[in-house]
Amino acid sequence: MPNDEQMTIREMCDAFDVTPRTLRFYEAKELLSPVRIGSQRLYTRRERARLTIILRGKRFGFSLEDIRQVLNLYARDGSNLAQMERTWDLAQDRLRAMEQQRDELTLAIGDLKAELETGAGLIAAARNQNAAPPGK
Amino acid sequence: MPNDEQMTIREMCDAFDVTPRTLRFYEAKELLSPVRIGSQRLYTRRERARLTIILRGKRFGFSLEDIRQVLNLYARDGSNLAQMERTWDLAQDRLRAMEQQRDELTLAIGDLKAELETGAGLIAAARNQNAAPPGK
DNA sequence: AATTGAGCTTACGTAAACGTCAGGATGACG
DNA sequence: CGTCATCCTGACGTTTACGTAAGCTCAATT
Repeated sequence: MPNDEQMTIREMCDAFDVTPRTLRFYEAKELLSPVRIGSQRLYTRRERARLTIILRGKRFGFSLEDIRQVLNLYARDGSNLAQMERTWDLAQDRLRAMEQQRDELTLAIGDLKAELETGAGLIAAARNQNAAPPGK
Repeated sequence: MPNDEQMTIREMCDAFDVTPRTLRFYEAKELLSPVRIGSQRLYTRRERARLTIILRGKRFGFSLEDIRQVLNLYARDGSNLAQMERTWDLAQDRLRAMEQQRDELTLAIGDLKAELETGAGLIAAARNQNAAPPGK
């Protein structure tokens, strides 16, 4: 692993299916901090890992600010104990929220499945009712 | 209790913890359609059910437009077969998305739990300022 | 009669998460 | 050497999901 550690912004965009604007925006929001060679950004393995977490968080409906908190948990530099404990508490709250969300999601999936079931029945019934409707 | 079928906008707001603006906004986006007595809105059991679905959808990170699609599934009036089938397909896609989201969420919860574990360890280590360096 | 309170419409404001465009620097290439 | 591609930094535009404020109606209360 010599130099493919570093990826350009375009390589990142292709790899993660995002735009340069998005990566720069995340940097402005302090979610990413790529190395600079001159003015050019280079993304390391660390940034890739963080971006993975960011995109995953987004799929869960978390705001970028929420995600920034979670990222702080991963970025343990042991700098400040009080800060770490605060972050830990925050993460526990977030964990509980996620577990509740998962449970609700499980219920909603059940509801939707049942609804689809009767929906299928209604469609079948509708098919029988008008044998040859004017198709398009 | 003959007339508690109908709820005013304020009663709805208190019951669901939303603002009047939110309910009017949902109406403008055709997610709700309360009865009008004069110019006043009255919400029936149906609207309450729809609002429940809306708020639940929001907690899953779905956009109002997404939710509107799902609501169409529940509002089966049997008017148009093609429309129903399209909606049904859409709902199936959405269901698969939800199941995948649930699975990802389950994984992420596991990750976060593990991370909290080591986080707790690090905090403890930081408290005993003589801890050995982590030889991971 | 005058005030108060709830509700209505219209319309401008706002925060989040980017999109898009202008203008400029830099290295690669024919 | 000029052109092209790629990157950069502003900076303004856009969409979503409401917040907020102004001004009007109407019924109940003081």
